[in-house]
Amino acid sequence: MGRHDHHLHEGESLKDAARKRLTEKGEQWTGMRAAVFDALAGFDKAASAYDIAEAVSVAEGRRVAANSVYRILDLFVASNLAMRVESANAYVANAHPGCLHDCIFLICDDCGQIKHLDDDKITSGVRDAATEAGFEPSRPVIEVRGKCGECA
Amino acid sequence: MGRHDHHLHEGESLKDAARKRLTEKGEQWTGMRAAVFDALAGFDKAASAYDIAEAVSVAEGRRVAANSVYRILDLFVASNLAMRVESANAYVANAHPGCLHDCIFLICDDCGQIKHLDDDKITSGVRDAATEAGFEPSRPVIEVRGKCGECA
DNA sequence: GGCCGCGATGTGATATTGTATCGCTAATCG
DNA sequence: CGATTAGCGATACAATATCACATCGCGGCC
Repeated sequence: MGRHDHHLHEGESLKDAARKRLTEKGEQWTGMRAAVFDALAGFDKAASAYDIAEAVSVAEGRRVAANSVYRILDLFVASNLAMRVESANAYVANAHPGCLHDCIFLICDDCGQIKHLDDDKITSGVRDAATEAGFEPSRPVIEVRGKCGECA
Repeated sequence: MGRHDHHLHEGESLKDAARKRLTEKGEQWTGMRAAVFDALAGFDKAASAYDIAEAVSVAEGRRVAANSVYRILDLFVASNLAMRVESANAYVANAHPGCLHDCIFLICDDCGQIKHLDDDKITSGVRDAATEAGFEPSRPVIEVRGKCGECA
């Protein structure tokens, strides 16, 4: 079952891990980036760039423009600190920025919660099927819409 | 390999199948719907609602609003005449409207072509994984970004 | 025929999501 | 210290999606 050591970070520890990862990549950990990361990690569901801009605006007491948030989110996604949920045009923080997976999202259409699954057996199956079809996969998008346990 | 009888429709035959399917569902096959279907089927890649609105506008010699196109696309998706490619905010015609699958899209980031794969083994694997995680799947979204054979 | 109900479509507005460009500031480095 | 560069604010704009409401056409019905 693809079980391997994910120590799930949370709160400050997650933030530290994020900062560490970004600086290791030679990128800066600025106040703005920290604020965006905080906002993103603070949501219990996937957040749109505009949701985040709004949250950061409140937290900072000044107006933050969406485009700055987009820049930072792009950087986060490229650095594996966050992931984009394609079918929701939204973003979630990555709870274990250290390890690299194709990931699977379960998205509750009722409450909006996102559950993140790692199952390398499935994801490699998808990649293999694509390859067999003469395709060269770069990024599988696997998302399941439905109802979570609480809402079912 | 999940091989079962897909007779691939194309051109007029596909349009007939679409009309048939819609009318069987108790929906009307109107001029507007036919025009949208033609436009959609005429694209060799996924088309956005606005692409289709533009194509229909040209074909009909009058301005067609995106909003009408969306309505019809929604109906098509609900009736399995078309499918939405989430990671591209776009739509493709379904070449075999008769049969119902979770489907897998391979999307070339270079040329934009979409290849449609059916692999019930994979899709049921995804559904099962979701179910095991206490989730009640309704619609899996499986799309692979990458390069197609020609562009690789 | 005239009227009504209803589904399909038109119209216009608006909301949401995403990108491009420019200039300023602050950190960095020789 | 001066030159370069990354980060960011500001503004505009483009693309995608939805909403409210008016209208049209068509069938059934009086």
